[in-house]
Amino acid sequence: MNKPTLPQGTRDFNASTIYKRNYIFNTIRKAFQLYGFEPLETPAMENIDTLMGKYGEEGDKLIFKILNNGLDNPAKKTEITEAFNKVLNGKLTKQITERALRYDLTIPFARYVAMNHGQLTFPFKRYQMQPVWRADRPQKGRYREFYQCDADIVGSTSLLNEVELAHLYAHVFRLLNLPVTIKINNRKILAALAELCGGAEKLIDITVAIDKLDKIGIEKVKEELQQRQLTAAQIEIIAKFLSIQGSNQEKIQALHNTIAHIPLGKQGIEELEYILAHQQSNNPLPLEIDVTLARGLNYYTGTIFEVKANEFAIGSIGGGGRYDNLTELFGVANMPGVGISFGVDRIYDVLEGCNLFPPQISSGSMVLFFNLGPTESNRAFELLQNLREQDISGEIYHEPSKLDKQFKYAERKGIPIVIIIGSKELAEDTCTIKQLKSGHQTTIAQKELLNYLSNLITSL
RNA sequence: GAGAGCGUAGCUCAGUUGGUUAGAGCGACAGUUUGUGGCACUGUAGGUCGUGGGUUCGAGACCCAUCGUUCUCCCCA
Repeated sequence: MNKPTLPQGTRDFNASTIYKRNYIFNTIRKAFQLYGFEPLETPAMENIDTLMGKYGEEGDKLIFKILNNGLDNPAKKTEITEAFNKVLNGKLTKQITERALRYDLTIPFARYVAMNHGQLTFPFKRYQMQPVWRADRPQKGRYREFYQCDADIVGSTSLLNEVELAHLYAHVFRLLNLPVTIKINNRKILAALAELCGGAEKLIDITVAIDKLDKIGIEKVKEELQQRQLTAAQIEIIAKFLSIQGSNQEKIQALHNTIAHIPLGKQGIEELEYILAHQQSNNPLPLEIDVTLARGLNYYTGTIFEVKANEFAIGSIGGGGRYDNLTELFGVANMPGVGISFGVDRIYDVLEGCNLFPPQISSGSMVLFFNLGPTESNRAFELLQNLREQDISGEIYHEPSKLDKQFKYAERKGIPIVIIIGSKELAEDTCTIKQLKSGHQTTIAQKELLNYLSNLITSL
């Protein structure tokens, strides 16, 4: 028998990891609800047609496809062999696979809205916290199964939605005590740049190249643009665009000078200005205009966001933006939307790497009753049940052993309080309470136990 | 899809130019200690050296293949 292993890029989570993950989930969920979003859950798998073609060519390759059942049916052997040969040539067919694991939460949401738009109240604000799967090669901060936490607003073009989402981002990271930068840009600005360089069809070439600016530098970007068939004059325009620097105000000014004469560009700039203007002066958001921010997902049409941790090197820990035509892919038009996403697994890595988890987030047992014999443990069990009725979590050691072992069990499980009932306590109707951390120990009447513990626990 | 590193005890790792019986720390278990943990000391258990082949008198070490894993690029959360 071989040792069992996990599929590549997946992980088991032990208790202490889950306590920490729940701290993140709870923080985000609370904020989502505070901002008026309501929960939604969708299935792990979708029909493959729902997902394919929504994430670009690369995205399609990274979707986990589910093999159909019954492929070994002898009656269909010819048909299926034929279909399989198509798969070998890179063509998916329904005979082989008709379902796939969800790749993100936005497309399933769009599918849901398209299916239910008659029943929903618009603007519809939903949040969703579920795992997604991508067949990427795993590496640092990249997993094949990971959680996204999304908040989206559909049925409104109001920029107030963008403002709300920017505040929601800032709110959550403030609660988590995590210093971040929310990078912001607008697809319309990039579209205007493309127009300036001779045509909308250049948009993808341009965004792919300039997105790499901070990694490979301006000269390499120019080289790449050249390879992508842009003329020297066009590259010069882009280089000037990329040289935009300074404060957000200075960047806005520079954008005005560069692309404001193009209607789309003017609109994009105004949208950025609107979002920047709607901050409270006493509590500004960590917003930073980044003209090179493009984002790979093809469906964005306006504002785009990306969140980076300030003090930890990992990919983005959040992203999002405006998409004006998503449900159109599912036959429902005029359903503009905007949304953001939190990457819980990366946020976990950052909090762990920067030591930012609060010390007291375990939710294991509060008390351990020692087992010092059959009669003693009967009484202990009675008292334990009383505590449990009153919402105090606890357990009793499973067999009478040396105190040494029982102490070590409590210590290893991080149980802060042990309660000892031996023959002496049994005879006197008392119990001995010891706090592991301080070593402080006291003996009280058994009927005082609940009261004593309630006070003690709130003071911990 | 392209490239690089690493697989030795439950965990972290050492293992010399290829040479007898494969090592340490931590952890586990037992004892010193049958009503007071963390410390200390003593002892015990635990390894087909990822797998398969090859070179060699001899392989944990060298070569090839394969699997797993980590990281980088691409792209992303």
